[in-house]
Amino acid sequence: MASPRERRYRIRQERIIEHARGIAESEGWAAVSTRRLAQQIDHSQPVIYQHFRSREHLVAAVVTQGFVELTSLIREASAAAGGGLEQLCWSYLDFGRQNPALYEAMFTRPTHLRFAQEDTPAELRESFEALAEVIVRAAGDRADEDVAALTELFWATCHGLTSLHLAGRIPGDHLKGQVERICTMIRG
Amino acid sequence: MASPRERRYRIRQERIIEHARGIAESEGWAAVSTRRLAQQIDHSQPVIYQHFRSREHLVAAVVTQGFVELTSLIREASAAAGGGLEQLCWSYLDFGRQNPALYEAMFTRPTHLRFAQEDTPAELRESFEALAEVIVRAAGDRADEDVAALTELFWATCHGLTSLHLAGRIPGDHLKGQVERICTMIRG
DNA sequence: ATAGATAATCTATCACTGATAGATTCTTTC
DNA sequence: GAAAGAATCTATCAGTGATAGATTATCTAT
Repeated sequence: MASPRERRYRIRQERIIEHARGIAESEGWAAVSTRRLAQQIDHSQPVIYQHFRSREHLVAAVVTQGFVELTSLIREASAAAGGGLEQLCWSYLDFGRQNPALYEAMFTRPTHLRFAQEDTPAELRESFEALAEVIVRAAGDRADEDVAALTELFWATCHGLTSLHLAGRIPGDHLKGQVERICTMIRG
Repeated sequence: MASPRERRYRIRQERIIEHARGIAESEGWAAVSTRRLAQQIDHSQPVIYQHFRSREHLVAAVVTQGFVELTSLIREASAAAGGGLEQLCWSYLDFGRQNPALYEAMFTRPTHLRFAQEDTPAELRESFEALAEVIVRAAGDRADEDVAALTELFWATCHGLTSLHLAGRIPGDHLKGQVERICTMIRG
């Protein structure tokens, strides 16, 4: 169905996204420039704008990919033996540790992507929904209102630890006890 | 003691910091440029570098000021009638809401400032210590190890809520119940 | 197969950024 | 008031995101 032209276009787009992510992880987002990306894919700089309306849209594409990965990670942790909150918590922390730049783009860098709204992309929604499912299972039967609030709280707490840890604001020395406390809090 | 020259130098430095903070709050950190700051204080652009080694050092100066304010805010919340965890939690959330750009610089933007280390500036340390004092009071007698872990956890949780809220990742609809849960978790 | 239309790509440029070198002016000190 | 020193300016550099317009490649229809 896809013409050769379209196929090449998509392949190139994937390459751009991959390189952007790679450069960000190894040298930080400031090092991700259109000229450098163009050089990596052997094209001139304006070609980047055939794929992304702006640099921010390019970053958003990386972010979307990140949420897809995070969703499947949540589902895996949920389906695994045990499948408890603790396991999910550790998976989340590991995700941040293994992809600090990606995580930074997903959660702390300014972006035009809006969350928890009508026009929120499906990929972002699904992460939240996957998380909510685990919360429901762990915290028993509750009103939808409570599930949303608990999911937010769980997410915020995991994010707070990850964010401060990645930014060098807190050491990781006390994570074990902290994770236990978080999970106890959520289970009620 | 201070010569007129030094006095003018310090006044100008304060003005630069104020303008940087003001621009950041109204238009975001990307709008804070050396040229624009120079224009605001009626000098040429390189003068900024008489005060700050780099743009990042300028941002760090704003951040330091932010931590001074956060510390006194924690002390006030701690000394106020009641002086409980809930009050502190709300004060923290308000601080973020009222100074989103400042908060962003303090906690989520990349910086050379290191925390929880030997060379950590006193202003940053004091915020943590002020927080730890409140935790000790609220959570009763504990080992120092536990106090540090609990303080980190409390901070991370408040930060997680603030951060995701400011970035538009979660709505603020469920804050009341979430704050209560956090405080219950800390008190143990 | 080839001419015409269309799409993709390139070169060149714009306005802007942080940062620095060197000439110039202002301040201070003797 | 003259010499020494510090502070400030102009001018510039290399790099950024983004765009306009010329050029080339690709596809379509005869």
